[in-house]
Amino acid sequence: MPRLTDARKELRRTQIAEAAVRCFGRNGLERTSIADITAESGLSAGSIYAHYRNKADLVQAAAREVLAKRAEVLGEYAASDTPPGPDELLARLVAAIDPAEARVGVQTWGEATTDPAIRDIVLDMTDRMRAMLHDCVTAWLVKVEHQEPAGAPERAAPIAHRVMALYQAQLLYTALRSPTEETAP
Amino acid sequence: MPRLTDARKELRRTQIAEAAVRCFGRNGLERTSIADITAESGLSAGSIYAHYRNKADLVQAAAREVLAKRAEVLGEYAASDTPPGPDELLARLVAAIDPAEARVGVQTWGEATTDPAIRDIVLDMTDRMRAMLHDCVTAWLVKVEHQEPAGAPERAAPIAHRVMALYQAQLLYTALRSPTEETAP
DNA sequence: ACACTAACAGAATCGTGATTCTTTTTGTGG
DNA sequence: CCACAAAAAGAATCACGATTCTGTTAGTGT
Repeated sequence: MPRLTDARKELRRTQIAEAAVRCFGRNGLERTSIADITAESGLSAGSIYAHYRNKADLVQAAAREVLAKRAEVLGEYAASDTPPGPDELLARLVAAIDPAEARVGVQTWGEATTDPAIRDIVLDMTDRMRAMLHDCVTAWLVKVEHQEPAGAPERAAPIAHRVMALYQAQLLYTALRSPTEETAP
Repeated sequence: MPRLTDARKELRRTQIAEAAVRCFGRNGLERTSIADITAESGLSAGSIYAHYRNKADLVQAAAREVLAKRAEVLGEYAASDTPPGPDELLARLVAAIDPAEARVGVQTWGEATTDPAIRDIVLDMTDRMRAMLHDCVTAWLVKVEHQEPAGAPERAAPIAHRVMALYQAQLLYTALRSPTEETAP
């Protein structure tokens, strides 16, 4: 068939990436074989290699997908005109954690310690997330103190930092504590 | 040679485990081959297999080693008769973080999401650590308030929880931010 | 509707790396 | 000091899994 239309091509890519995320969540980044992903996605090896250069490329796509989805949730609160306070903010973020994605997220951290490409992705996403948290907290400070917002950003920084830390710790907790579905040997 | 004396046998085991930790910190759990560890330890493959059943066994030993060392630092403060406050406690813990071990620690988290044996080790260690933090904070509360210590443990729990979270977040930060020495290809 | 070319399936390849096997060496108990 | 069995070295094996190759099929642009 001729070159797929862009939309359809993107569809295939996410179909593969999502299957990969499910596999990774079940068996981990390295223990997931291309064969596992073909089984999970319903596509063949040849097809996967038509859309991703190699496995590393696919892992990167999966990492972006998972991290982006987490950032997305946060983005909504940041844009909100009724900014929640730090406790409420954290509670909502924690409530939005999906166990399977938490596992892949933590696996991504581990991979990031040695793979430069993954590290860049993780650092970029965490920086972006921290910035959004900072915006949220700043907006909340301004609203709560309903006075001149001088220095609000400065006071928001340490609070955002704590919320981020508590969120990451909770992500780890969920990744380790949530039941992991058994995989047929 | 006949069965080695226990002390000497233990020496060999730690010699191997420490070499493994260095390799893991450099290349990650899965990308480290037995050949890498033989090169780093100066021992041969056959020798390694005389001391560890297989690679998984060695990874577990490495995980225990790294996590235990972190718990050890904390144990000293817990036993101290001049318990530091939460901020000081956290600062000292963070100062004691070694980048290479932080990397292996985070890799261990990732592995724990899918490997039950590693998960047990990590959960056991974090629970132990949390308990020690709790003891520290309780002791500090009692000392600071120098009054009847009723309910100090209850009030200590959330504080210990936060210190733990901030510590873990800092560990992640260090693992991702610290320069990773290049490995000759 | 057609033709064409890229997507797809699935088998074949090829390297890597864990584990095992054989031989040599060397601590240890007597 | 001796003898011996276990430990160490290093080569050989063996399986698994990423990638590539060979047809086959089916979207897309005209």
